Amino acid sequence: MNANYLDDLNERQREAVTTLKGPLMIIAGAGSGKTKVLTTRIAHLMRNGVDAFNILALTFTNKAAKEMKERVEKILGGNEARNLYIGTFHSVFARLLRSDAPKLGYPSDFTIYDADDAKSVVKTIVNELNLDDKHYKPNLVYNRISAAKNSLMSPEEYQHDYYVQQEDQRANRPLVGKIYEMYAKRCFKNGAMDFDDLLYKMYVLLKGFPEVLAKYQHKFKYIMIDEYQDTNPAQYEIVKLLGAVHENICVVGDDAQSIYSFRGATIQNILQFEKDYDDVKVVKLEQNYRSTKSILNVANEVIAKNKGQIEKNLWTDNTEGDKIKLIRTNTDNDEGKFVSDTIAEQKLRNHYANRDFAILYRTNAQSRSFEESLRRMAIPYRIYGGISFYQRKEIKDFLAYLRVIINTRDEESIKRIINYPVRGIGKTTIEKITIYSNEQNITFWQVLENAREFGFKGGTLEAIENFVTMMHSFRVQLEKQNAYDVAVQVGKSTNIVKELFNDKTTEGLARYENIQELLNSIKEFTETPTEDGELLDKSLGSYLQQITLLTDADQGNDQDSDVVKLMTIHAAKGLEFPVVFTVGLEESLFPSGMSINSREELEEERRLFYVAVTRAKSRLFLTYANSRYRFGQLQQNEPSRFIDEMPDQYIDRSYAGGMRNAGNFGGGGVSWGGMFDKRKTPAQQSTPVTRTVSKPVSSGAASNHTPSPNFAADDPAQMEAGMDVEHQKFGFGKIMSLEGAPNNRIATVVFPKGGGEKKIMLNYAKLMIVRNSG
DNA sequence: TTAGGCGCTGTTTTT
DNA sequence: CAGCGCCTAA
Repeated sequence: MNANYLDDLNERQREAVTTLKGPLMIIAGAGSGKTKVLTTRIAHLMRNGVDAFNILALTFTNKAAKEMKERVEKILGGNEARNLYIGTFHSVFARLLRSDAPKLGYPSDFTIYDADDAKSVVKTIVNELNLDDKHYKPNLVYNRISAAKNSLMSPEEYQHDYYVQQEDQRANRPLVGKIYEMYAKRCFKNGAMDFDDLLYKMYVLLKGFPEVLAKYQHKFKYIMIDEYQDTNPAQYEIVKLLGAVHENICVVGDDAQSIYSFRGATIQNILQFEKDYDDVKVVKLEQNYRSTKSILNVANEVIAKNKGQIEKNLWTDNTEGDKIKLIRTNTDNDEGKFVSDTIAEQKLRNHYANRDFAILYRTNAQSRSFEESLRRMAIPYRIYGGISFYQRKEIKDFLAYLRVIINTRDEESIKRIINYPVRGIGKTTIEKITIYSNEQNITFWQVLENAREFGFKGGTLEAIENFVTMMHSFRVQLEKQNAYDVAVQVGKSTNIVKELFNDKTTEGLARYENIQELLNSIKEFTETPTEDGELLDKSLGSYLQQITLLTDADQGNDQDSDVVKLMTIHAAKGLEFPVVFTVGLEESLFPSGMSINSREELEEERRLFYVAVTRAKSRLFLTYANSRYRFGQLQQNEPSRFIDEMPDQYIDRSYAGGMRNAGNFGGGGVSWGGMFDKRKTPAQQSTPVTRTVSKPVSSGAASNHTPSPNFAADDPAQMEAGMDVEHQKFGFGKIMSLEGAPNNRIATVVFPKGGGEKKIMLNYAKLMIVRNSG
């Protein structure tokens, strides 16, 4: 290893790195070498005889965890870093809970519900309580539940908390507490934890089982926490418990970059740290190595508008650099075009690569205009965030099978797959099963296993029994085969893979490829040895828990791909780029219209703006549009108030019409390198663009067939391919093929006069076989 | 029982 | 401009 690793540090950094014992708070300004300090400190701990097994480092993103691990390895050389416990709060606790969850009555292979799963459970319960889900919106209710858990509030406490109850009363949603209680019970019954449970139950475990607490207190003698300003009360309490014995707690953060209060994070955790422990050492990293003076000065001046910050003075030795460019465009599409044009221009003029650019926006929905313009310019890009791979419907469906194989208690997942692909177990049947399950207080799956005793008959019983048998066979296979083989078998037995393969539409093709990709990822998981601490758990259960915690940003090998990156500002935290475009700087968009009602909210938006600005190393472009499409309608927007908060001397406003509200972009005669010559006039612009929508090819030519006088439907079982048939409406036709289960056959019939080929469900649409009498 | 069409509604950020 | 829920045809 590099023996001189301390030499690369400045004085403050070295002080932070070499303070090994006791509570330590590192206030790390943007670009001040925070990750370097953290990783070097871990290495230094190990150089001073601390066993890797005794170090716990918690981060907020998998990406940060991965980077930290890699950098420690690099400093140390060899594979000493292998035994470190580095990960996100959620993934580390999920791993710990895997061994101790049974103490709380959960299976160790508990399912992890993502936000969609959780909302779906909430919705089910709202419906069960006969409440109106237009009023008790699952989203809102789930957010309340989530907030409760993040403050370690149980359903009982929630229902007895005066203040909380007042809030719910005022919102006219007095039953949220009841829903929370039922939600918690349902998740428990399902053997499932949501994201918040991973923290909440961890706390419950440590509180309720002193021997477990002692075990981890002993194990994690040194604890480090990244992005401490974004921790919530649950995380705070857990850390406090874990660190109570040794008090070797090192937190790193920057109150100016606290942007997750909507997720329950409280900035108080970092502001109060000094009061929480005796003899806290505070080290401030104030030298910025990332940005030009211009960029840093703008950032500093804007953030100074916030109150109650930890005092610090971020400075840099870097050059002054270009002024920040402020650009006003007429529409959101012009904004997209400007950014793409400028990227092309900057690549030529200053020899940047695609990967040197980032486009940062407040909301995911803003990505569209940039995608379009980048595509038109043939500039490769990648969008981070949005729907992650694992949230796609086909993936969730497939994973639901695997989840049920691992954890049959998981009712949510069973419901997802019990009739996918269609096997004749419909809404009515599912409702019955739910009722039996609730009445008898047994799991959904147990009702399925005993379907006959519960009085299911005929086709339904058969369908249920087939389903149960199939799932049983998967479970048996899992004992002998690895996760990949079982997954492949699931794809085959359920016909899912074949079905998608036969779907030749673009979306069908994409879905098929996604499933293949999923199978590959399972294969990779089973075959690659992990270096994740003590986790050498290659089981399917372990795999499922891991992937639920994966984000879109964690996917793929993007490090080396040369693409422009598009993401929300939230997603950009911790990253840096030579050239940054922060776009959509308009009132009600940024700051968000949802966050301008209180000083606290607005200050968080301002911190977000601070984060956006400080991502830039050498060039920063800020853009806003006079009008943009929102809710499918053209909307006029005022420039963001943050624009006025920036010091003039570092801003080049010549592309923003000089001053605020100075005419519109089109009339001002301002152009950027002559690239906006084809801009539309305002009059043209206001005309809505109506796209010519080609009418769907109508297969239904006027089908006014009069049925034969002796028309009588024939038994579907008698139908065969090649037969001539008559339909009451479509007239005469020929059966081309038949598919589907025997009790639910679907015929493809060609009706020459009735509009061509049609799929007919024989149970519902009647066909008569035409008997050739001569 | 299911798919697909139509109209209503809601829109921030994410582990 | 979605994505969802409800209704209808098959």
